[in-house]
Amino acid sequence: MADTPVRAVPDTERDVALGELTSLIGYTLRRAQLAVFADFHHRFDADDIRPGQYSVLKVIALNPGLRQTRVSAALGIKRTNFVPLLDILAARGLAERRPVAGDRRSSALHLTPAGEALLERLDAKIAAHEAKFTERLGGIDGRYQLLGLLHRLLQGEPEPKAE
Amino acid sequence: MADTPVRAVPDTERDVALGELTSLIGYTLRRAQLAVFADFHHRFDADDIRPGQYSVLKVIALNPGLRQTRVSAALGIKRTNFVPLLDILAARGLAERRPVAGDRRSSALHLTPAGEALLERLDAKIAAHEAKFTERLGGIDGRYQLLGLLHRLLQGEPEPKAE
DNA sequence: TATTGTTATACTCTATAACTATA
DNA sequence: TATAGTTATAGAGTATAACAATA
Repeated sequence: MADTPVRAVPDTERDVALGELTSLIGYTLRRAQLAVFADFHHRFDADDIRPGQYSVLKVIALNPGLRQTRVSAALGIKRTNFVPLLDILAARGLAERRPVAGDRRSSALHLTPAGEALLERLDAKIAAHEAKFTERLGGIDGRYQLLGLLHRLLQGEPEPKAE
Repeated sequence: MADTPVRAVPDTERDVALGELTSLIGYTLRRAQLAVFADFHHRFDADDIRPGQYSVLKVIALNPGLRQTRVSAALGIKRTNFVPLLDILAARGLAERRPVAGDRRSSALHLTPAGEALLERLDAKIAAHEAKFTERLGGIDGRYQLLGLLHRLLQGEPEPKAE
């Protein structure tokens, strides 16, 4: 047996026991989510894009002309909180509200050319972000296993926080 | 083939495409975490206990006498934000700060008997909470698969938001 | 000088209520 | 009456800076 390490660990620095916390689904999910989002924030800091903003750009790109309320509901964002979120994207010239023929209450959302260009760049970066965590999961198989399990967790969930 | 349903789905109510979002690790993790926490909030609303508070009670119970800063660091809570969090638990008579012999700057954290009693009840309820999601995952195997993958995701992460 | 706990403060995210203009 | 978007506002959670007491 080897000697104790050079730097002996004093009593007060022993590892803190987390006990069952580390086998709680919610606690572990939260820690993992924060780790992944921290990487996202770091990567997209220069672009000044947060995860929520990215998801909004993505949904608009995939569903051009969709009404504001439907975009927010799909992402689980309350329509009341969605307003300033889109205001920022619009002010930055990335997305825009267009009038809807036949319903003057509604706004149809579209990306601007600048928004589409940005989204393309973001998607390229996202690939590296995903690759980092796919690697930690031991490759594509681990990744799809995780996604499959997470989607099972979401089975039967209603549209969440959305009003 | 049956007729179209009584309530025909107008063009404007087609499903919103989320595209690659649903196969992004971060996005899916976030949605799953929110679903699990929503169940936690619902279950522990009557006890007026939030996930963070539960984790603090748990760590103190597992490490009685641990210094405040070490508890907060273990949970990734900044010591500055930990103060009011513990204030609430102390004001409710669930936890307490005790002086440390030999270091008058520090506080050693302990649960009160009331805190220990509450934690026992919480742990019993947590079991049902976990069981709900374990079932969605198809049983214990799915649960351990998920926990294993999440822990792989956390490999090499430093203590997070803690200062 | 460094560390522990603290205060003050600000920013983001999320939540509710109520308004407006249309339908 | 109901709906789409909006405003105002409040509450969590989290971030930084700076202080007092002690080491």
